[in-house]
Amino acid sequence: MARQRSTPATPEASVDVQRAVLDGALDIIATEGAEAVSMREVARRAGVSHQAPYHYFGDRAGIFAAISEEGFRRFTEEFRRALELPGDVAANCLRAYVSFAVAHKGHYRVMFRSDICGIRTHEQTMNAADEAFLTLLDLAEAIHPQRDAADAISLPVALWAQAHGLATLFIDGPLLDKLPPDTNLDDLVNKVAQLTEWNTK
Amino acid sequence: MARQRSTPATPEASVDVQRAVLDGALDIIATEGAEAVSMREVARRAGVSHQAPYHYFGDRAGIFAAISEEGFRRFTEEFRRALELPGDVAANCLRAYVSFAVAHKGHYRVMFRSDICGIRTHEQTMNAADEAFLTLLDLAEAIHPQRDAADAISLPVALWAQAHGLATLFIDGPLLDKLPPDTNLDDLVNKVAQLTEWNTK
DNA sequence: AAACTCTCTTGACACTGTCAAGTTCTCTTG
DNA sequence: CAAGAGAACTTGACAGTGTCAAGAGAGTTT
Repeated sequence: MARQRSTPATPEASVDVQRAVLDGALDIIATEGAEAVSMREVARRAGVSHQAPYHYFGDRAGIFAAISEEGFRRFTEEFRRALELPGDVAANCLRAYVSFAVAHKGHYRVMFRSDICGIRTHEQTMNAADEAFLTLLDLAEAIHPQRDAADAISLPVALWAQAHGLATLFIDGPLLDKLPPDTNLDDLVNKVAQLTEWNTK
Repeated sequence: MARQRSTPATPEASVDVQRAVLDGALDIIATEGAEAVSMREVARRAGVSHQAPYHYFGDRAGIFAAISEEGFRRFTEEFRRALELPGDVAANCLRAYVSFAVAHKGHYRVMFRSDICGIRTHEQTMNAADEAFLTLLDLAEAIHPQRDAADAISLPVALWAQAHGLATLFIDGPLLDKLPPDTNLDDLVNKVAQLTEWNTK
C-alpha cells in the first residue's frame, strides 16, 4: 500500500521487479540452496511473468552473477570496517568474514561457487571480486608488513583458507552436526583465532 | 571386448551398470559441476535406459549420496596413511587433505555440499562421514595430546577449516586466478603449513 | 512348470530454461 | 500534439528434465 503508482512501466517500478527477483532468488538459495532457484519460481514470487527476469538478467547465470556481485561489494564494505577496528586485526577480520557468510548465506553461497558465481563470465562481478581480494591483501599487510616480496601470496592464502573454511563449514558443511548443541559460534571463532599464530619469523 | 557374457540380468553386469552410472556422474561433476548431473545424461553415458539408474539409486539424491559415501571412505583411508607418516604430522595431513580434494574433485565437491551430500538423509553416507571426522580428531590429538578436555573441539575445527578452505579455494574458488601462473600448488600448501603455528600454550 | 525376484525398459506427466514474437506503457522528438 | 522509439514487460512454443507407473524378460527357487 505504500506505493501510489500503479503504472508498471516506470523506471521506479522496474527497480522493484529487479529487487524482487534478486530477493526471491536469495531467499531460495539461503533456504533450499542454489539448485532450487528456477527462473519461473523467482518470477512467480516477484509476481511477474516467467519471462520478465530475462529482461534484466539475461539468463539464470545472470541472476547468480548479480547476486555475487552484490555480495562482493557488501563484503568489501564490512571487511574494510573490520580492518580499521582497534585490537587484534586478524581476529577482527576472521570474525567479520564468518559473520558475513552467516548473515548473508544466500550471497555467500553463490560468491564461492565457481560454477555459478559469474566471476569468469561477468565483468562487473569480476571487478567486485577483485576489490574484495584487495582487502584480503591489506589484511596480510597489516599482520606482517615487511614480509618477503617474493612470496607475497602465502599469508593471504593462509588467512583466506582459514576464514573461508570456517565459513563454509558453518553454513554448508557437516560441522554443525558435530558440535555440542550449546556451542556459541562466536566463541568458537574467537577460540580458533586465539589458537592460530602466523609464523612470520 | 573383455567381457564374454552378453546376458544383462546377471549380478556381474549390474555392478557394471552401477559403476558406470557413478563414473559418469563423477565425470560430469568434476568437469561441469554437480548441477549438470542429470539422470538421463548419466543413463545415456552408461548406455542404459533413462530409468535404470533409479533402480540402484532411487533418485538423483541417491547418486550423490553414493558418491559422497565412497568419497568419505577413500578419504579416511588416505588421511589415515598420512597420519602415520614420519615428520610434521600437521603438514603431512594438510598435504593429504588438499591432494585428495584435487585428485578426487568429483567426490570432494559432493562431500562438502550439504544440500546434496546426503549426510542427513542417507545413513551409510553419514556413517562414512563420521569415520572421516574421527580421523580429524586423531590428528588434533597427535598435534596436542594434553589439551583442555572442556574444549576438545576448537583445534579440530581450526585444522579442518584451514584444510577445507585451502581445498575448496583450489578446486572451486577464484584463488587460482589470483595466483602467479607458475605457482606450484604443493609448494603453496607447504608454505601455508610452515606459516601456521597452533598456539597450544 | 509356476511363482518370484532382480534388472532393467517404455510411456507418461508436470515442470524447467530459453528462444521468438507480440503488447502496453512512457518518454522524446518533430 | 501526433508519431515514433524504446523500455518493460507478456504470451506462446519447444526440447530437455526428474520421477511415477506399469510392464518385460531373464534367473532362481519351489
